[in-house]
Amino acid sequence: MRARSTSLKDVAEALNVSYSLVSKVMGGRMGNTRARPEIIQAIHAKAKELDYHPHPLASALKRGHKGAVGVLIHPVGEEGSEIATRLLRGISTGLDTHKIRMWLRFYSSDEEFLHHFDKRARNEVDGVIVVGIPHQKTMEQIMELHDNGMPAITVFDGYQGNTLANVIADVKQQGFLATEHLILRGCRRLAHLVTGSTPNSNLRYKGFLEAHEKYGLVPDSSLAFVAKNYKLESGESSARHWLDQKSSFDGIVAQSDHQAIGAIHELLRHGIRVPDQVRVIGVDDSPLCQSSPVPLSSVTGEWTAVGALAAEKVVQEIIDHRPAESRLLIPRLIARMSSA
Amino acid sequence: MRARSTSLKDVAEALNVSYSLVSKVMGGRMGNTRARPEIIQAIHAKAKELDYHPHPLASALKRGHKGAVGVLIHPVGEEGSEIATRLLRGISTGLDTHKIRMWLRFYSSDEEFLHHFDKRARNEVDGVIVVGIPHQKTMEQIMELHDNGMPAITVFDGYQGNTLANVIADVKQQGFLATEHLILRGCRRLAHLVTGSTPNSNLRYKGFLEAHEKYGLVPDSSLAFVAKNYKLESGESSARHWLDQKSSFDGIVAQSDHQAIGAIHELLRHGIRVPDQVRVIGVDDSPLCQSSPVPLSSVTGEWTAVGALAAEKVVQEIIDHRPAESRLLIPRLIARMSSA
DNA sequence: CTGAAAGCGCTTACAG
DNA sequence: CTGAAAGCGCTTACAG
Repeated sequence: MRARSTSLKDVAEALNVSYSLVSKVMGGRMGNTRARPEIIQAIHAKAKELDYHPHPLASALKRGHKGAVGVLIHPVGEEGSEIATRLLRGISTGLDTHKIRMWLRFYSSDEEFLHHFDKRARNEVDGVIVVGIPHQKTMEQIMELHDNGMPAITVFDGYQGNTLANVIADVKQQGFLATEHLILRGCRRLAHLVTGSTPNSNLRYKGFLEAHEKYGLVPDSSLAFVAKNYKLESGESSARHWLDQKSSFDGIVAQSDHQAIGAIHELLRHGIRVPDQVRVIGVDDSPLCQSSPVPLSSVTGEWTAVGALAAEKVVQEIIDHRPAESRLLIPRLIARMSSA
Repeated sequence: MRARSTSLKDVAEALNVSYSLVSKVMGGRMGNTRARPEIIQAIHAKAKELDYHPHPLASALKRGHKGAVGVLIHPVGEEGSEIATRLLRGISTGLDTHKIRMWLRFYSSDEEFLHHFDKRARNEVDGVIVVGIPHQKTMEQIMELHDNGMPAITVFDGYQGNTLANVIADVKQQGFLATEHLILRGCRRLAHLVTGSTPNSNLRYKGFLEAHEKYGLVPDSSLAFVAKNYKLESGESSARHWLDQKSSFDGIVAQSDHQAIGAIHELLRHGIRVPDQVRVIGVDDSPLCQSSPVPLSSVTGEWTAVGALAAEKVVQEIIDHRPAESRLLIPRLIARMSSA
C-alpha cells in the first residue's frame, strides 16, 4: 500500500499550531482571522516541505459538493471529426483548474440520455455539460433540472433558445468566412449545399448570403442543392446534380467536411480538377481535411475552446449560484490546397 | 438551491432504526450482523421510496479512496481514427459500474506526461490508466508509481514488457486476419507496408507471413514497402513505388487506414480500379473507412472493449490490491467495398 | 489574533 | 441481533 498522504494535521503538528489555522491559511480564507505573517510563512513553507495537498473529497464533502461535473456527449457531427476528443480536451483542462472531476457518459438518443442521466446520476454531480443536439425530451429534462437549481451548460449546435446558457462557435460566421474566402480567391459562381431545414444550415446560408452582399455579388439560386444530411454521400449527390445540370460553377461551399470531400470525390471521378477548375471548402476543420484526395480548406468549430469555456461556465454557476450567459466563439479559416 | 438529497439518517429516522444498520443493509456488508428479514425488507423499501443513494464522496472518504481514476491519453493512432473517443466510451462505462469518476488529461510527450501527472495529480486518484506509446520516461514513471502501490493499467500499442498489465487488441492477429481475407478473396500477390521498425508493424507483418503459410503461399519480398509512418502520405508513396517498379500485385495490406486510403488515392489517380484490379485493406476500422473514395475494409482495434477492460482492471487492482494481468483482445474483420 | 468543536455522510470495530 | 461511537480530512461559526 502507498503511504497515507500528508493531511492538515500533519503540518499543524509539525508547527505546533491548530489544524484549523492551517486550513484557513492554505485555503486563503482567513475570514476575520488575521494570523501573524511569520506563522503564515511557516505554514506555507511546511506545507510545501511535506508536500501537502488538500484531500479533494474531504473539502467537497464539507462544502456540500459532489466534486464532479456530468458531461453528457452526443456524437455531434459525423464520426471522424474528432469533435468529442477536442471538446473533452477543453473540458478536462477547464475542470482541472478547479479540481473538479468528470462524470462522463455518451448518449445517442433521447432515451439513452434519460437512462444515463437518471436520479442516481444527478445525485452524483454538481452540474452538467450537455453536448449534442437539442432533442425535445432531452431539452425538457435539462430545463427542468436547471429550474431546480442544477447548474447546466449546453453545447448545442444551432440552439436558438435562451433559457439555457449555450456555448458554441458562431455558425453564421462560419458560412460567411468560408464564402468570403472563396470569393477572395476569385470564385464568382458558388455552388452551395443547404442541409434540410436544420437551424445551423440556415444560419450558415445566411452567412453565405451576407458574404455575397458584402462584395456586391448575387448568388445564383439554381446553384443551391438541398442535402439530406451532413454525410459524404450528400456531397457526392450535390456534385453529381450540378454536373448533370451542366451548371457552370467555380466553387463549392459545403456545410461539413464530409460533404465537401464527397463532392471532391465526385468531381475527380469526372475528371474535374480541384482547385484549378473548382475550389471547395468545408466546415469543422476535421482531421478528414488532411486525408482528402485534395487537402481540404475549412472553417473551425473551435471545439477545444468551446469545451474549456463550457467548463468555466458550469463551475461559475456552481460557485456563484448565478446563471451563466450564452457565448458564441469566432471561427477561424484554415486554408489548404482545395481553395488554393 | 436544490434540496439536500436524502441521507442514511433520513431513512433510519423514518424507520426508527440506527443509521449504522441502514448503512450495513444498503451496502450488503452485514459482517457478523444478522438483522431480521422484515427489517431488511423495510429498509430496502424505504430507501427506494425516499430515493436514497449513498453520497459518493462520503463513502470514498471513509474508505480512504479518492474516488477517481486518472486517465492519461496520448493521441494514439492518427487523428480522425476516433480512438480516444472509442476508448473513453469504454472506460467511462467501465468506471461507472463502480461509481468511480474520471480524472482525464491529454498528453502528447514525455514532458507533458510528467507535467500533468505530478505529485498533486497522483494524490487525486486511486489508480491510473495510461493510453499511448511506451516512451522511456513515461514508462519509468508508471513503473515507479506501480511499484509504490499505485494501481496502473496501460493501453500501449505494441508494449512487450510484462511488468505492467497491458490491454490491447492482438496486433499480430490483425495482420493475419487482414491478409487471410485478401487471400480468400483471391489475391495471390500481396503488396504490403511495413512501418519502420515499430514493434506493432513487425507483429502485423508476422501475421501477414503466417496467413501466407497457412494457405501455402510464399510472399514476394520485393512487394514489401518500408513506410516512414502510419500517415496517408506513406500509403501514397508505397503505391507510387509499386507502380514505378511496374510490380504486378493484386492486393495491398496496409498497416493503418490512413496508409490504405493514401494508396487508394494514388491508385485511382493512375486509373487503377479498386477493388477490381487491386484489393486494399487497412487497420483500425476508423470512420475514415467510410469517407474513402472506395469504402475501405479494415480490421478493428476493439478500442471500446479495450477501454472497458482497462477500467475493469484498474478497479480490480484498487479493490483487490493485487496486480491485474495483461490481455490481448481479438480483432474483427470488417469487409467493405475495397476488398469486394 | 488563535483554537476547540461541530459536522459534511458515510463505515466499521466494538460494546451491549 | 442491534446501536453508539469514533473517525476519514476537511471547513467554518463560534468562543476565548
